[in-house]
Amino acid sequence: MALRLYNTLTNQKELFEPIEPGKVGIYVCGPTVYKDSHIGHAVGPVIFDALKKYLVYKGYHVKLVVNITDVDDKIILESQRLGLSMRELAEQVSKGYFEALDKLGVDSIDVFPRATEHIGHIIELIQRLGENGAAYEVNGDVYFDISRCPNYGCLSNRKSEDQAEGTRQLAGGGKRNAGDFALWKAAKESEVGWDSPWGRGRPGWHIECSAMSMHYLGESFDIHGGGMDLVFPHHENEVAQSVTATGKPFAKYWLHNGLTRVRTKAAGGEWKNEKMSKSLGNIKPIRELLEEYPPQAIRFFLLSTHYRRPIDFSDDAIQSVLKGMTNIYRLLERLERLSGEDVYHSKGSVTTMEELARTETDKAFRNEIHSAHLHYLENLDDDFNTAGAIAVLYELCNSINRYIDQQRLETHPNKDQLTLALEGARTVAMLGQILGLLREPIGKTTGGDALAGQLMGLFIEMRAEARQNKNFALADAIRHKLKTLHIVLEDRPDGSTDWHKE
RNA sequence: GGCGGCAUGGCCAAGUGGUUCAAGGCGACGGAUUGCAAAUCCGUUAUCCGAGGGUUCGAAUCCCUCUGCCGCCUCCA
Repeated sequence: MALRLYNTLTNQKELFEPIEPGKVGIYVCGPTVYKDSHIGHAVGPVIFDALKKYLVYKGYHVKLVVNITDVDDKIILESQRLGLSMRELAEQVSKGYFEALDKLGVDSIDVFPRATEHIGHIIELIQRLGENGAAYEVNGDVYFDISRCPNYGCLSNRKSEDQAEGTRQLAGGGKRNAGDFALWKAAKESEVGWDSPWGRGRPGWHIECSAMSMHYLGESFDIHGGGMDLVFPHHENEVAQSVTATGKPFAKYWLHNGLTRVRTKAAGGEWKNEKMSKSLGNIKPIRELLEEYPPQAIRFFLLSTHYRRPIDFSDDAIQSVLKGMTNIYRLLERLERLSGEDVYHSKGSVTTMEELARTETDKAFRNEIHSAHLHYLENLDDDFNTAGAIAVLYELCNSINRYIDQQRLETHPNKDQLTLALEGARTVAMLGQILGLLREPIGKTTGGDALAGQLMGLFIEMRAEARQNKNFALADAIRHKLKTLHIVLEDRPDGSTDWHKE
């Protein structure tokens, strides 16, 4: 099976072939850290973290780099407003960003380079551009001359001359072309700055990504990712300056994820969906979101839509995904309960299944697991269709539940069949884990609260007694009252009772 | 004005020419199971894929027109 990815550069799905066989370098544009991160900032990292995990599963050695842009006009302005230094603000915002990623299970990023740690590399790169005649200085500012890059516009498919109308003409500046962009900006007295051949200043917006990606991944690397809003001008400019500086291709595959949208009320009173954006002021800090929902559910939610499509964020949408995800966990719990074995940390064994499946029914079941496994990977190979893959997971869960019910394994346990079902559940967990899902049980009980467990044991015992005495009024009263505390009881065929929080 | 994307059942969401093409999830309804529930299973819930044309033996899937929404062209994941 071969992975195909949609490349923004060519506007089509292409067979993925790394520049160097077996090794993959991925660079993803991270946030400019001047305000709290919102869920949109987590989309890219979650998707590319999942993609890396999949590539690793396929046997590649992958290096994933996500940058932090920590020097920029907006950070300077915001820090002045807050009475902080630029560095202090950047650190503070970055910290929140990292905490969010950590909760979302984004743990495969190898480096988080910061622009301010690579000023030397940035200056070198600008100098190379100057040597190539593509950079020019005007009063301490240095601009990139897009007329020196014949392919300018190749990524975003636009021609600079078509852009004139409707575009704000930037005042002054002495730029040769309207589309020229700053590589280096002269610093004002009060602003942070670094010494450079052009005087004290700071990097322009795009140059840091070229400098850092090349530094960590080489002048040509495999995958460059980011939000769709970055295609122009950010990524277009990255391509232009990188190719012009090195004379080599820059990123081979450009992957762009859809933007997160949110329903907002327009001035006229009608609702509309628009992108979640710091500048539009319609953001919900990711910190708050992660307090409202299990982080695992947010990750599941983000991967339940194809990465190139926009995601409309709403409580209803997360709730329904949370419900669905919980049902998968229920199946995994069911098998741990029935088999007494761990399903999360043990890979499914094909040979075990081959040996155990003897009857036609068992063989058919085994085949369902195998084909689901294949189907799942096929989906991921097709432009990383995580939504399609997750659908396969649900189907597999249904197969396993059906098998357990039809073979009456709850009441008539058969060791081999139980093992077969267990291997199915392990397959579910293993497949989910390829995307960083289903890594460990989620709060079935109240977690480590021993007292709660003991109290629940008492309630269940009292209720069992009542039921034995046919005192159903009391038994039901106990259950109903627990329900008001969002505790649900489930009676098992063997007379035992489980409980979980809703 | 230019460039690009999207429009699938009550909601979310796969599918981009042809027995698995109308997946999957949530919700709803009916049934099995249960003392009753919960969970689980079974069944029903889009003759149709924004509208209208066209190409084709055949289209949600290709082409054209139209409508609506969104993104970018200025900072933005």
